[in-house]
Amino acid sequence: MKLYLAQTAAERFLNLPEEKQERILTVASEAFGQKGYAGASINAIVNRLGIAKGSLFQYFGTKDGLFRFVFNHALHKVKDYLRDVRDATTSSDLSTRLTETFLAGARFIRKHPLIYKLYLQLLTDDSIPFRNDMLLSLRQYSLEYIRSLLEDARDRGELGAHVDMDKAAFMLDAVMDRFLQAQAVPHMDAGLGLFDGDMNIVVSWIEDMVVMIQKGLKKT
Amino acid sequence: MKLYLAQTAAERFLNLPEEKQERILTVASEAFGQKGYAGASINAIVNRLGIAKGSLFQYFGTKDGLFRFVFNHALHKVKDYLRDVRDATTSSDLSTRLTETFLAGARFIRKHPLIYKLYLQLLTDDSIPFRNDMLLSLRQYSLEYIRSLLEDARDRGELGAHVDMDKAAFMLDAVMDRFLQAQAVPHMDAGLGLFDGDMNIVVSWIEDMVVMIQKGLKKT
Amino acid sequence: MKLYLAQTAAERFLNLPEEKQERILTVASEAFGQKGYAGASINAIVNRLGIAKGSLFQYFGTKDGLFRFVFNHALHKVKDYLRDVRDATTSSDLSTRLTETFLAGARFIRKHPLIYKLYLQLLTDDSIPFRNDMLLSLRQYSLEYIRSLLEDARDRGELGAHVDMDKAAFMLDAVMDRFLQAQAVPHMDAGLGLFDGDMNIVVSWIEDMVVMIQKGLKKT
Amino acid sequence: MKLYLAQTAAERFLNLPEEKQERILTVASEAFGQKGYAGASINAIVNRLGIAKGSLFQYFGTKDGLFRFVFNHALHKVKDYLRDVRDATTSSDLSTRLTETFLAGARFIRKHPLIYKLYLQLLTDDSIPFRNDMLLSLRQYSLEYIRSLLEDARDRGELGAHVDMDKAAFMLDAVMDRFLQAQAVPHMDAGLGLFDGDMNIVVSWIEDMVVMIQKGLKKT
DNA sequence: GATGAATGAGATTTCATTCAT
DNA sequence: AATGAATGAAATCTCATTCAT
Repeated sequence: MKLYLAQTAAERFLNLPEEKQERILTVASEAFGQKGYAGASINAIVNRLGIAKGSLFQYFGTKDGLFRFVFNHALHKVKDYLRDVRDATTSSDLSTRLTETFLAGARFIRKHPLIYKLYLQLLTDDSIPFRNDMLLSLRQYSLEYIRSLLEDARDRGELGAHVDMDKAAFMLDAVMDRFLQAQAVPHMDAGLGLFDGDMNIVVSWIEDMVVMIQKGLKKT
Repeated sequence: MKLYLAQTAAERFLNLPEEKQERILTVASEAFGQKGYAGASINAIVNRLGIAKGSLFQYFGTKDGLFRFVFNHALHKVKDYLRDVRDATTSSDLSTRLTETFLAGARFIRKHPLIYKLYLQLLTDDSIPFRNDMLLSLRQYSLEYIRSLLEDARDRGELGAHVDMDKAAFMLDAVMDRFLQAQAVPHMDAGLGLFDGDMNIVVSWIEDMVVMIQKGLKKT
Repeated sequence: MKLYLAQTAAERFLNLPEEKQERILTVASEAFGQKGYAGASINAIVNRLGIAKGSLFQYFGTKDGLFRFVFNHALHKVKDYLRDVRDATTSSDLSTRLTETFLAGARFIRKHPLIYKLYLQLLTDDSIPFRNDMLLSLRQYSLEYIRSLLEDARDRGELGAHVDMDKAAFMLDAVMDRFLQAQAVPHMDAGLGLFDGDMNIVVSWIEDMVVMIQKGLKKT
Repeated sequence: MKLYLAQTAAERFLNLPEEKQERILTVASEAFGQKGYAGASINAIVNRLGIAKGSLFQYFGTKDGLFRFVFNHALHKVKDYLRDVRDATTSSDLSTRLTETFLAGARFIRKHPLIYKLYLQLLTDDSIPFRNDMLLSLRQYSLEYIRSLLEDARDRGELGAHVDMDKAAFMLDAVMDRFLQAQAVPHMDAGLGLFDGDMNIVVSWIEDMVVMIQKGLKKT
């Protein structure tokens, strides 16, 4: 397990019983996810946790430190989750793998809605420390993940050699991310209720995109 | 010009010379766009403006009032802009109209990056007063705008009667919004530089979507 | 009257009624003089003053700003005082002028003990912001003051041309400063009570130094 | 070696390997010397030492206890040093002995600058616990040291019986202390650089003082 | 005897808001 | 209508100290 902070500070946190660690990260990511970086209050967090203010600062040093730890922790969770999905579907075709990935993402967001909110915070708040670094690394990870699925498909002959991998990956990433966004943010469906039940619509849409990419997305 | 606020308060603002009004709204939307609702500071805003703190409170009553005014003002700007685009392209085909709309959006964001940031704030920050109302009305407006383009196309015979208008509008709205997002937020292209020059890729993608909708998006 | 601070901040303070200004500076210099820079508490200061915490920060911006203002204000007071002494004694001989200066200093310290304590703080506390600048400028002022008395004396023929002005000024400054120190810090006389009544001893000692300088302090 | 503390607590410290004791005292006196009593942080001290916070409290009980131990330890060091100087110069004349004493003091300060800073802290900070006691005892020791040199000189016939011993000791103490102060505090020479190289000037000044005392300092 | 997690009071500083002028 | 001084609650963060392990 990597350390996301100056060792002296994060070490202390990692020495706590796992249960307590989990509780702290949950409450903190709730706070950040709901109120944003600036709006979240350390006071409120410790009150909710029932621990002393000083303790939190011993664990993470600063508010920045807490946010970064929370965010990185969430990121690891997502990565682990995605890795599992990829490994469990190696034998399926591209369409299925992408669909499974999307459904897994949707399930993850439904289970951990605040982690996605955390990511949205990152999009909007310039003042989040190291925002640009975090954002870039996150998008690159996502992109590379999808790209790896595409390359597998190409190697297997599912996708023609003419397809521009970068663009294809970007398009899929963009669109799938947007559908995920609609899971986490209320009213994004403008009250139509498109995402409440099953995901049939989105799934068929993804399948169509794969066809389009195969047929039409040539290198420039 | 409509009033977005309890009259007594906003009246004072609307009596100011337009130039001053503009300056105040610009600085305020910069602040909210960059730092978020909670992170923006009235103190900083009035310092930057060089006006008295008390004046701002006389114009807008509270921080909430200021934010809502700024946001509604921005929304009106966008709507005006879009209406112009629609009116200027009534004779074109659907593909062209959508493309023009997207390009107009991209131009608008490039010219007023902070207004889009303001919208992103709305996505993430639960604590923004009347957030849900504002978000819903915004998405509905966007959806209806696209729907009106689609319906025009159907009435003209460009689109078959079998096409599910709601879904089609939603899909187009979602995807186009995502591409716009990439204009406003750095690193969303993961460093690939897809959006730096012309919009050829995005434009051809939109055209492909229209074809897909026409061919395949049946009602369920 | 000069401004000692970023204008925006100090201006607010200078707009206050003089009476209130005086009270604030008095209480603050008491606090700093008694407890040192780090030991003094803004909380305690505002409680003693009966004003709001925020007000003090509006006047001075930071604790640093307050300290520097207080110190500079005190310095100005001392300079004004010394200038008066110099001007009032232009026709006297060197010995008398130095003696008068010392006595004036002693009176000043007795009247404003905390200002001298403030200067002592400067000697000891590395962490005082701009300490070095303040200390250097203070010692240079003191030195130049004494030097100007010496040069007047030389011009009048009281002191030979052979006397090293720099050294003479430094010696007199050092010794007189030390005697002043003994006024402000208890127990510096180790309980002998040398300074309680009149200053005869010190005065005769200063006269002897002038003789020594005239007779023996040659340039090297 | 005497105990400066309630036995129970200090015993633990004195049982440590001398090397560790030394390291702790050094780091602590650095902290107090540089930042003052209030400004020094136990947290910072233990971090620098790499020991547990609890340990320091077991050794010294409180911050006060630590400061007093550090100060008394330093005082002992100085006394030992001075005693050596006195014993090594019994056969010299008064002027030489005083000069040697001053030079030893200057060497000591150069070697242990923070110990002198510690003494300066005592001058200024009313809130240091037992400050008055410590200050009085220190000045008395210094005074008695010089007095003993003077009395030796009188007994040897170097100094007339008419000389007021108390005053003479006080004057010498005051002036020499001031020159020492200039060693420890930067800018006390107002940038003239009088103390950088050898101490010729100060030494000759001390010799002159002895002459003055012998000739002129009568009892009153 | 050493450790370092836990504590909560208190530090400095910022904030939105009020209101007399 | 405009000002900006006054406010005090709440923000982040540091501190000396305690105590179970």
